Amino acid sequence: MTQVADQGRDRISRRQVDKFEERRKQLADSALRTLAELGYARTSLRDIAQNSEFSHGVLHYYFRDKVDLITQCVRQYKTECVKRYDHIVADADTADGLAHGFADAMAATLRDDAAMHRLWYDLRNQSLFEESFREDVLQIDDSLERMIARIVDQYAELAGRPTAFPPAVTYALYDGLFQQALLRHIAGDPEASADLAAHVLRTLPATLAEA
Amino acid sequence: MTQVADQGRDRISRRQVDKFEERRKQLADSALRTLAELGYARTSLRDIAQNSEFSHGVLHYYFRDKVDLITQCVRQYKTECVKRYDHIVADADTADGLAHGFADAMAATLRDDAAMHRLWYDLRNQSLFEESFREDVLQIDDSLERMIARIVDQYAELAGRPTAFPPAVTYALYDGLFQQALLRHIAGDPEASADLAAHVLRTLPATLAEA
DNA sequence: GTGATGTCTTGACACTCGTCAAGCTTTTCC
DNA sequence: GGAAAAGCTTGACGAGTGTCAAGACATCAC
Repeated sequence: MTQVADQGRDRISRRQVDKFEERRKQLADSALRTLAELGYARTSLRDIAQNSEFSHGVLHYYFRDKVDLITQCVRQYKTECVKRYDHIVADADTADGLAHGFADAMAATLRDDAAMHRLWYDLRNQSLFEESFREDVLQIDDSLERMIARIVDQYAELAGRPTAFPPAVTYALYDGLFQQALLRHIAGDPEASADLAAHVLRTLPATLAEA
Repeated sequence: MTQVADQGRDRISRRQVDKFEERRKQLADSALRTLAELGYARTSLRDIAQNSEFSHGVLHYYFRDKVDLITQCVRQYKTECVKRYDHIVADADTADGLAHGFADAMAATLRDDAAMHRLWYDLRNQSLFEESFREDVLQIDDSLERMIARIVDQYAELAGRPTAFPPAVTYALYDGLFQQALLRHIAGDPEASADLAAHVLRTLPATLAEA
């Protein structure tokens, strides 16, 4: 028992630890899907268990408490989310191609992963009230900012002009645009994703300074 | 009884209706303060009542249910929030003066009203999960967008140049910047508000097109 | 004053929540 | 194959939730 506390003890077979970590991830995944559906305020541990193939008691076997579970979810969300855009940077060989790739990817993930994105904004907001998540949220936010910076930097290089703003400003712009589009999309506006792509295309040149 | 349902019936003295509305507002105000402190997910009706001078039962006398109360809160928040910036537009007579007034006001409200702002973002996010608040949230968001548009339009006029982006884009930028600053401010970053002001000053010229 | 009406408190209800202990089932190891 | 450990289920607990009915208190009209 109390496996959670003392994973670090010696002489646990590698196999066991892996299995333990694997199930943690699996359960956190069920939790993520449930949270994305219901939102933080309405999701209980029983809801999460019901969306998995286990009963509610098992959650306390793999997680110290609810905060531990949600924290694991937040961390897991990060790894899933951040890499998603990197192929855009890798594939593009013209500024215009990069711009369209970026705009299309934003629009696509808005349509396809709306539930996950609203969960991210929900959890980021919870961190304004609950200190426990804050550090992880700040880390994720930072990695998102760097992801945007990579794209804009690459765009600037392909365009042969320097960037005009610090990464934080550029990130704020695209985060704001995405959030606005998400609200409209979920409210049923069919133009939301197309407008988002258009806004991205239009603002990208403005993130560059004079040659 | 069930005063809530049939306010509309005839022959209620004007005085009574006023008193009823007044108390509703007073209770919604207590609710706002409590929500700003605890966040939507952690605020119960008993918490709200405890932050007022009444007992928890009275809430059900003045509001149909919890959603009714929160909706009233959201609406009340709007009137308190939107007017705040209008004097900036009225007072400014140079582009630079307007820019500094805007930047300083953003920084000031970030410091002074952080709790209320995080509540707004919290409730806006709830509307992504709970349809009941959505209409009111969209209305408030719209009026915030128009508020930003008034400032940028005035700035453009004083500078003698046209604006470069549609209002939605400009709003997304400043909303994004403010949210980022709020996260940093609440996380304890003492530079958050100063950086916000700097970012606002730096981006305002970029919202204008070539003369 | 006296009843009627509006306002508010109290206490209870049915329910859900996070947590956890006890025990059952499966896997692991010698 | 059998003991020990890991993995999982069940059912319960105390606390907290939204809701609401019953009644106390206050205010008003007459």
